[in-house]
Order: sequence, then C-alpha cells, then structure tokens
Amino acid sequence: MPLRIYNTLTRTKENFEPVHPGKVGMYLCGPTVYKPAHIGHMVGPVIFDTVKRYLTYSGYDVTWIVNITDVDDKLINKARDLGRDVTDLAKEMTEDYFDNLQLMGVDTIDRFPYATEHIPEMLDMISRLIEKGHAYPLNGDVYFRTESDDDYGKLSGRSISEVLAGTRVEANDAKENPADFALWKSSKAGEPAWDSPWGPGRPGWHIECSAMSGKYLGDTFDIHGGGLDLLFPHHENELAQSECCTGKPFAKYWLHNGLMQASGQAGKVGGQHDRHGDTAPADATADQAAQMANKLAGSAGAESVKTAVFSKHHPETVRFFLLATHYRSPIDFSDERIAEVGKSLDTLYRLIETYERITGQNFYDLQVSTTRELSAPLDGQPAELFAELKLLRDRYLDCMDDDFNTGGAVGVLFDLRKTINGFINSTKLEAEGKSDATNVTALTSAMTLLKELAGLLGVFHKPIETTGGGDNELANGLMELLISLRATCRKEKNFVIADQIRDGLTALNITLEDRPDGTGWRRD
RNA sequence: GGCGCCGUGGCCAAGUGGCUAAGGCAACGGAUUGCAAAUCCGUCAUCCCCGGUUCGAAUCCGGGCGGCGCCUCCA
Repeated sequence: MPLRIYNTLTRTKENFEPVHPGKVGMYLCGPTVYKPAHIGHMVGPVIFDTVKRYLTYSGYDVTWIVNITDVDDKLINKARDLGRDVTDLAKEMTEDYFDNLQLMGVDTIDRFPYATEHIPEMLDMISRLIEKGHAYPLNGDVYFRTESDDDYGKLSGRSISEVLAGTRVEANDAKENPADFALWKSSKAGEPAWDSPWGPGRPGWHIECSAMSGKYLGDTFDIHGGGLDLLFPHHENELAQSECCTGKPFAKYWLHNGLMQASGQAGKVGGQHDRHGDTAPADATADQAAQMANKLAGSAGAESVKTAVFSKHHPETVRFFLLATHYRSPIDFSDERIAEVGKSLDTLYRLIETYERITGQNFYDLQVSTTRELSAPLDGQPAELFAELKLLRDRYLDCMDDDFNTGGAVGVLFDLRKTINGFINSTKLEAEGKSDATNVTALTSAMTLLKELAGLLGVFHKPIETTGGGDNELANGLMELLISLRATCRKEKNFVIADQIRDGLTALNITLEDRPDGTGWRRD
C-alpha cells in the first residue's frame, strides 16, 4: 500500500510522490516566541515529528525546518508591557520552546531558522515581487497586490470577494484593495527596525516563512504543515507571495492539523454565530462568549505546558495522548483524558518490565530496524506467534500509510501487547524464565517489533523514570525487608500480618505483585 | 452572511461501500491467587434522525436536528 496523504490544496487523499525521488523537504510554521509554550504549541511538532519518523522509516531522506518568529507585534507588545528587551524575551521563550520539544521527544527537526537572521532574504523577495508588479510600496509599507494573483485563494478555497465579505471595513486604509496584506511594515520609534529601500521597518507576518522555506528547501518542496488556524490568511498569503515571486509551485502537499480545544474548561454558553448583524449588543457579548467557550486561550490548557501539564503527566503520556487521535481531528484538552491514556500506557510499561524480568535484557537496548525495508522477516518459531506478529505489523503500517492514522496504529500496539502477554501466559515463560531458549528468542523478536513500531510514534526510545522500583537505596532496602517479612508470614500462613503489610503499602501508593518468580513492587 | 469540519457502546476513539464495526478507560462474569495485584479468556454498539442510490451503507446522495472551526498576527 502506497503512502497516502490528505492534501488541503486538493481536498483529497493523494499518493505521496516527492518532488525529488527519495528526498523530502518539510516545513512547519513555528512559534512566535513571546510567552511560554502551552500544550497547543506542542501539537504540530509532535505530529510532524511523527510524520518525519514515518517518512524516514519509509525510506525517504527528510529535511525538516521549523521557523522561530522572533520579531512580531505580539512579541514587541509583550516586551514593552514587561519592560524587557525584545531580543532577551525572545531568547528566553525560544529556550522554553526547545526545552518542551525535547521533553516531548521531538528531536528530528533539522534546523530552526530565525526570522531576524533572514531579513536580507525577505527584502530580496519583496523587491522581486515589486518588480513583477505583485507588490507596491505605500508610505514606508509594502503591500502584496492580491488582484495581481489569479490563483489567490486556492488553498483556503475562497475568492478575494469572499475574503472581503468577511472582513471588517478598515476605514482609513489606503491600500489598493482591502485584501492586500503587508510584506513590510514601517516601524515606529522604539520598535525593532531594519533598513530597507522603503525606509526602516520590519517584515510582515507571512514573508519570513516564504523566504526561509525557499532558502532551505528550495522554491518547490514537498510538505508544508501547520495548524488549521493558519490556513487563512497565513498559509494562503505565504503561498501567494512565494508562487508570484518564483513563478513556480510552492509546497506540493499541505497538511493541517486539528486544534487543541478546551471543552468543559471555560464553560459553554449558548448562542448563534452572527457576525453581520443586526444583533443587539447584549447578544454580541453572549456571542463572543460562545466563541471563546472552546478556545484553548484563556483556559487551563493555555497555561505553560510545563506548569499546567508536565507537572501532572509524563511527557511521553502527553505525546501518546496527542497521537491517539487522528491528526486532522480537533482534540480536547482534559486532564482526565490524559490520565486515562496514562493508564493504558502503564500496561505497556508493565509488559516491558515483564520482558526484562524474564530475559534479564534491557528492552531499551534492543536494536530495531530504522527502515521498513530492513524490518525483521518475522519467520521464526513458533510459527503461529510469528504469523500473528506479521499480521499486526502489516495492520500497523497500513494505518500509517493511510494519512498517518496514528489512532489506528495505537490500537494495533495494544493488540500486539495482548498477543505477547498471551504468549507469555501460555508458555509459562514467567515461571520457566530463560530455560526455554526458543520461546525467549520468540519473545525477544516480538518485543523488538513492539519497540520498532512504538518508536515510529516517538515513544519507548528511552526508559521513563517514574515506573517500577525505587529511586533511592533506602527505599529499596526497606521494601526488600518488608517483602521478605511478608514472605515469611505467608509461608507460615499468617495472612493477617501479610495483608497488613500489603494494605499499609497500598495506602502509601505502593502496589505489590506476587509473581511466579517472587514479589515485585511499584509506585503508582 | 461566506468557506469548512464533525455526530460510532457509559466515556474516549479507529473504521468512509461488502469478512464477526479496531483499540483504550470504566463495568460485569470466569481462569489464576491464601486473598489481592498483574495477566489471560469472556460479556457489553444494528454507527444522531428521516428519505434515497445500491444485490449490499456507519461509510455515497438529499433533507432535518445537534456540536464545532476559520473569515480577528490564537499553534
């Protein structure tokens, strides 16, 4: 099954064929670094990190670029409000962004170009647009001439007149057409400014992405990603200015992820949407509230992801939570939901522990294939087990081939867990241990497959610190003592004392597990 | 008003023309256990409503009801 991708540009799923055989260029619109990242900022990176992992696994040489917007109105205003230097603030927030990406396991981005380091490229682009009649200077600003672009609106599916119909009338605007947008903005005193042929100023919102994607990926590249909220106007304008400038197609596939929402966080308010209207002021307020009800902004989820999310949930759980739903669907931020996903993940961690106990091997040391071509043949013994493994791998890859259906793939992971646990149960591997070489080898193959497939989602690359035994010698020593005391009690059928020990530990969020080969414990 | 998305078991969520409608959480029954924990086995949905197309629809078309996004430099 060939890889198929839903392309916003054509509104259909298409077979994926890169511009240059074997190579893929990918661009994702990054953050404006003016405040700490919230969980919504992590959605795109996690999704496209997974996309890159899968493309790489499928044999492509992928280059992935994410820009850092370090000059922008929001940033300038924020710095002014805080009485801080723009550059300092941007630097601090960029570090915060990088920290969070690292925690989320997003480590496949090849380059983070900064807007402020690409002003010459932007100026060059603007000049070329003016030369071609696609842009015009106006009082120190430069605007893109939307009417000069016959294709304008093809990405978001709206015509210029439709755009205008939904736009508030900007009374004092001297632009040729209200739909024209700024490529260059003249700066006021005290604002960051760069010299330009049109006077000191700074770039418009969209031009940086056009300039930087072109510089690092070429005029025409494969995949352009971003949140659905950027479809219009940002991506539409980016596309227009790039294609008008180069005369070539811009991105071949446009991927848009659904947005994180906050149902139940802000409370719902009834009311109809009516932007045109004749509604009374009182209704307008209710209308606004209704529109805000599901926004992440203003909800608990909009707080810094570090304080609001990572304080309660392991980043790997959060990543799994984001990938359990298809990337084009909206997803509700909910602590309960994330915790639920955490429980399901725990069953996989327990399987990993069981494997390590049986074999004495470290799961995270297992060597997995990094490409589909080299994935293990899965033709060992027992044959029934391997036939099942093959089936599961095919199902998993079919899901991923179908527009990166990570939700379906996650389901296969749990089926794989069930298959492996069933195998361990039926062969009594826990009790037999290493003595059964064939079954241990088979188990290792199965676990290697689990690691390979989970790895494509960016999880199970390294151990997480919170499960399993203790983190210090004292705790381990005490637990050893209690477990051996309890073992003695059980041997002497003194179940009252034995259960007193176990119940007491339960109250301390420590769970005991009596297994065939002894008693284990974990903190919940 | 324009453009677009969605409505699958108690909750979350795959599946978008045809094998028994994935999987997770919760619940219930059984195996196992001294009892538990963990694990395994089993139970739990005619897919918002109406109509149409088709040999056959959760899946396509029309209508209705309900939820939501963008058109505001929110990722």
